[in-house]
Amino acid sequence: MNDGLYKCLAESNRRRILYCIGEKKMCVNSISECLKMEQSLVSHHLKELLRCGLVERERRGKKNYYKVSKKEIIELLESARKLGDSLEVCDGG
Amino acid sequence: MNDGLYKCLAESNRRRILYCIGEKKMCVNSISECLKMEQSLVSHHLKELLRCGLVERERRGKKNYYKVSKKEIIELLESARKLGDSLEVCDGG
DNA sequence: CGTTCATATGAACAACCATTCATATTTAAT
DNA sequence: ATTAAATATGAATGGTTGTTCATATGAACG
Repeated sequence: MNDGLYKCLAESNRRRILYCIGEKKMCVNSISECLKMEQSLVSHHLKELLRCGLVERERRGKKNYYKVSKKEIIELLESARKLGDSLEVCDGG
Repeated sequence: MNDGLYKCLAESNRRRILYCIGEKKMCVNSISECLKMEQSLVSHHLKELLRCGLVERERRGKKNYYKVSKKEIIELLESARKLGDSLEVCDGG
C-alpha cells in the first residue's frame, strides 16, 4: 500500500525540507537555518523522510549530509503543486 | 500553500475512492458497496474530496453522482504509486 | 579525559483526523 | 401526508502526529 510516501509528503515542513535540499547535499544545521526551523524538529522530520526513503544520509565527520534520494520526488512535488493550483477549492457551503 | 490536496491524498480510503470512481460517475451507494465501506464514511470522505476540488458532484434525483474532477489526479496517484514502489523504505534501525 | 560542535532521541502535550453510531435531510413515489 | 430510498450531518471517541523541551549520543580536537 505504501502509505508512507503520501503521509510523508502531506506535511508542509517536510515538503519545505525537500525543496530546500533540492539537488544539493545539506547538513541538518544548514536546513535548520535556511528554513528557520528548530534543529530538533528538522531532525525529527529528516528521520521520517529517511524512513520512507525520500532522503539519503551521508555521514562525514561531525556533520550529516542529506540529499533527496531521487529527482522524481521533486518532480512529483512540482506536478502536485501545479495540480493543486488548478483545482477549484470549494469552501464552506 | 494548498495543503489540502496533499492531506486529501494522504488517506488511503480517499485514494481508494478516487481509484474506484476512476473515469466513471458513481453514486455513494455504489462506492460504498464496491469498497465495502460504511455509507457514512464514504460520505464523509467525499465531502473532504469535494472540499479540495478532487471530485465534483452531480445531483440527479435521489442519487448523487460523483466524478474525479481532473484526469491528472489519477495520473498523479499513478506516478506516486510507482515512485513509492521504487523507494527503499528503511525501517527500524 | 574534558570540551565543544552537530545531530539524534524521548517524553509530553496539544491539535488534528478517521471512524462509528445515531439521526437529519432530501427526493421521489404511493 | 406517509413512506422509503439515498445521502448528509453531528457528536463522540480513539488513535495518530507535529511540535517543543530537555537530554543523550557521537565525532573531533585540545
